[in-house]
Amino acid sequence: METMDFNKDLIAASSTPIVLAILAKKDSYGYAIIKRVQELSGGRMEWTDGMLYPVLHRLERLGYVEARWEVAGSGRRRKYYRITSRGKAHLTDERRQWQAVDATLRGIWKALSIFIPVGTAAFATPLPQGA
Amino acid sequence: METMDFNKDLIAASSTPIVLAILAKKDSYGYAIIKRVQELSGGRMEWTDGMLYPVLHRLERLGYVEARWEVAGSGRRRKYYRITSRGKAHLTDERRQWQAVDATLRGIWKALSIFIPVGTAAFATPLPQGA
DNA sequence: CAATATACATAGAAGTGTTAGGTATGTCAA
DNA sequence: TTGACATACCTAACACTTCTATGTATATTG
Repeated sequence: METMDFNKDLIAASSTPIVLAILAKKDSYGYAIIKRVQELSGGRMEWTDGMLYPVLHRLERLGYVEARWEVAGSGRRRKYYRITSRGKAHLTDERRQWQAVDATLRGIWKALSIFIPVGTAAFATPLPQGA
Repeated sequence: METMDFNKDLIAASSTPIVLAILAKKDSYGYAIIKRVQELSGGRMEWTDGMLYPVLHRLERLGYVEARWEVAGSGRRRKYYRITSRGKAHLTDERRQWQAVDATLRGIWKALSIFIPVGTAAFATPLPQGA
């Protein structure tokens, strides 16, 4: 699957829930999160580190995640992030918001599909969900 | 249904596709678009005019819509917007992007639902779709 | 005559990604 | 030894967008 270009605002809207959801599953660190997003999106999304690190710092400042330094077996320093209970609560809320907007959008699109064809089926390729 | 508060970036990400989709169905003007979004979201979304007008001006500047003045039977001036073919193409693209991100998010959430309960069923209330 | 709904518009503040740059270490091949 | 590459973190200037507040004007209703 080719990399897609995403609108800046769509990146902004999805970065927080995606990061929090990844961390809710398992503690992780910046570089690995970028790779994980790549996997989860089936190769569609390519995050830049210049985008992600400020996001992580913001989430930490807001108390949604906590950071700790670790040294990997490889010898490299990694900053691991863990989601807090506040972070989990926020994730639930963001999810609710996203789904409300999504339902609205799908409703309008459905009404349109008579006039404007959908074009490529965006999800013929199933997304991988393994650990 | 109560009004929900939406994250600023989520508003930013959804405003363009929502406006274009509404206009793809039928020409409309600012004030009516705000009311329409209210309807389409089942009362969840409340857009402010201070947000919408700059959006409409931007869409016009980008060539996605065209504006014309009309005077309603009521005597009030209205600025009607019509979607262009470029606007339709852009709408299709935005829709593809949204659905790609949505599929990714739903994938992560699904993997999480074992650990974090969904909470309220966000869509027990069906959304209205009438013209 | 006042209040409300309709209808448009703009300005400053605050927050965000993009792009570009910087630092440092480990692995691998030439 | 050297160079290239992946790993791993961080920050800054810039452009863009919403939010909040404010302003203008007209029609309807009580």
